[in-house]
Amino acid sequence: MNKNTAVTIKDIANALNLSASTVSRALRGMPEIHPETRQAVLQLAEDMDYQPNQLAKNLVKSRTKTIGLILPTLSYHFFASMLNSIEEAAMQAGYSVVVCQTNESYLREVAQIQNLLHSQVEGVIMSLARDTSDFEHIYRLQRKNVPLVIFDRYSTDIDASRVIVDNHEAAFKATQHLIENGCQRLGCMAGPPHLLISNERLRGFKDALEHYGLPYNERYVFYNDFTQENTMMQALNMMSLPTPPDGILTMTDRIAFATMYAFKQKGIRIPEDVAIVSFNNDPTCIYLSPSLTSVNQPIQEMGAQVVRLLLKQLENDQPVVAETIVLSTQLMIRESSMVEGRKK
Amino acid sequence: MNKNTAVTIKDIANALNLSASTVSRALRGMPEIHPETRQAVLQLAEDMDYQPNQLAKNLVKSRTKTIGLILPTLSYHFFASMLNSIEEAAMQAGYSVVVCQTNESYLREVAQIQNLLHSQVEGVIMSLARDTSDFEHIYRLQRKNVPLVIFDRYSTDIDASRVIVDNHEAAFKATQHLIENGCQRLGCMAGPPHLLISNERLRGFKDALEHYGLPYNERYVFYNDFTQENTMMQALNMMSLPTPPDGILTMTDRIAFATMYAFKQKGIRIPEDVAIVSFNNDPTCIYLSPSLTSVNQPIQEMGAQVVRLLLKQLENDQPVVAETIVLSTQLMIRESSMVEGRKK
DNA sequence: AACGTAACCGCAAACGTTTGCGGATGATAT
DNA sequence: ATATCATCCGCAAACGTTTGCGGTTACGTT
Repeated sequence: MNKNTAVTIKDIANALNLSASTVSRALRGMPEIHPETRQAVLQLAEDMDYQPNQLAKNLVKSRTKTIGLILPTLSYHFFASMLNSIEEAAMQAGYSVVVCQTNESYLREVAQIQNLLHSQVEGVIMSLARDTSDFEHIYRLQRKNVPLVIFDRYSTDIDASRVIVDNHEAAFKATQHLIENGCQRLGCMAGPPHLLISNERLRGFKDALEHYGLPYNERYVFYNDFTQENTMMQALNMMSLPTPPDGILTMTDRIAFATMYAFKQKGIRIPEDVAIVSFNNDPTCIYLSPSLTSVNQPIQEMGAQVVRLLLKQLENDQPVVAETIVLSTQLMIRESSMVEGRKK
Repeated sequence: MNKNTAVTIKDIANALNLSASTVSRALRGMPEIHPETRQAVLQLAEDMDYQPNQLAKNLVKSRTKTIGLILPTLSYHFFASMLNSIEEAAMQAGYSVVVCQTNESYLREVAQIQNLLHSQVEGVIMSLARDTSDFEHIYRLQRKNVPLVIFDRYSTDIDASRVIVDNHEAAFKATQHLIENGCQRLGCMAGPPHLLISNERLRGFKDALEHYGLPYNERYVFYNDFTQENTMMQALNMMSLPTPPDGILTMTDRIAFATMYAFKQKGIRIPEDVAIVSFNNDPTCIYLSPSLTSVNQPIQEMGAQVVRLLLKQLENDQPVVAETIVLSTQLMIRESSMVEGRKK
């Protein structure tokens, strides 16, 4: 029931006694059109409020000018914000983006990819779901030659362009910060064990311990599934160990929030009893009591790079080799890790 | 550089010595095709991994099966979550959604609408930007007969389907809750003065005061622009009044977060010195200290209704009259409003 | 044997653009 | 006057579908 009578190129052509092709060329400002007639065409197009039919245009050029974005969820600030910056960058390049959420489910991820293919996106940008450890659906995508770039949650099993953050370094520095503030027994609330990004951070954690001659103990690392209940339980379990940690690195602010919540209920004080540093720098970090120190990722920059890499693939005819951009992070130090009088 | 050699309906037709039309009909399971040949077509389509070209399909049916969603921002949990539920409902109906953010700017709102029209969405769902008080761009949308539904931030100047929440009632109850917990001097942190939804809530606030015989004083209501700095300043100004309020209703969790933050820095205790109740029930409400009581909106339900209303317009040929759905809310009572021993 | 009627399928137009090629026109050079 | 050449524009095909209409079969009826 949309505009039953939209004005087309032919309408303009008829009104001016021109051919459709001339009008088309005039509208696009091609050189082989007399300035006068071009002017007439543009004028009339304006008057008739001509809107080019994208559908037709798309068909002949077989381009849709849309890209697909697959995210684990939008209720994490990080991803919502990435959508923000990606959408901004895409718009500037004349693309629109359709978003899908996997809700961390592998099945939904393959379904969403299917949907995107079906709606003929020119390329896809994604961050892996918590539950995906098989990549056949992604290989299929690549076999169809649709340009792909992955950010944040990536996998080395996927040969695609990616923009990530130096997770090892970030975790190393975060852990270093805890140690230099006097923490001796460090614990880690990690993500699911098959999530590469979590393992990278864990490795940074481990290396920092080693570097400072502190013991690394598997019992002090918990792998959770990003749910609140699960993390609260694990957090309490961690503090019930014979010698509970006095500092914890959490993989994500959401995890930190939940553990802080659990600790508060049990009367465990932060940072006095245990310091916390986390990842993502959610804007609400500053609103908590204590405020949460967290590593900040350059979201704007990441979004810009992501679409840059995608565009590079989209607008080059020859296949372009996968490229990985590693950005650096910044530790935002706040109350949750400021341990007075505990420096060693 | 996408699949340079995608398999088309004609390929199947040639391979089977059929005509394109037959293949087309077979694929769509139309009755006038012999089961045998249909089977053959389906089989071959499967084997050749035939993917219908949406572009062509769209062109002839002049439908894009996509809807546009215009949001003020995605960094508010409420909107991110609405996107979530809208996208879910749309997907189930076979539509994909392209999102745009206005970043609260009127100019961006008109630009985004332009973009959406340009990319041929079949309908649009939106929530008004903070800064829009002129609706010409929306009227233009309607003149083009593109189905529209507005949620949350609406305006009575726009004759479109909408799904909203009973803001008056919600604010009334929230204020009632403050009063019944012993607050006597109530303040309100409102939104921009031209935002209808904020005024509705303000009216509920006022009516509750009146109902309980408490004085309403303009000096106790501040209209802010949703920015952190602005609200922090206003919040402190409010507490600097000769007789500062002992209870505050804030229009949104973000405003509450910022005022709580400001109060914390100034040593103003919540809820002892001043109680707070807010809107939106952001998931981080429970993580704050004190946890924040807030009115919850049925986001899932809102999303479902929004797309239901849009679909109704999309799939009916006759224009359908605007409809407004009013859902009810739920006050989630938490620490920020639990004033012990102050009951009157 | 002739006819009517389903059942099945193909032709061609249509959707609104873009684009290669060639045609007409007029000016310029010979 | 003719040949040459730009300049400007139209023809028609193409993109991959869908769909109204008409054509061919094959079968059962009389």
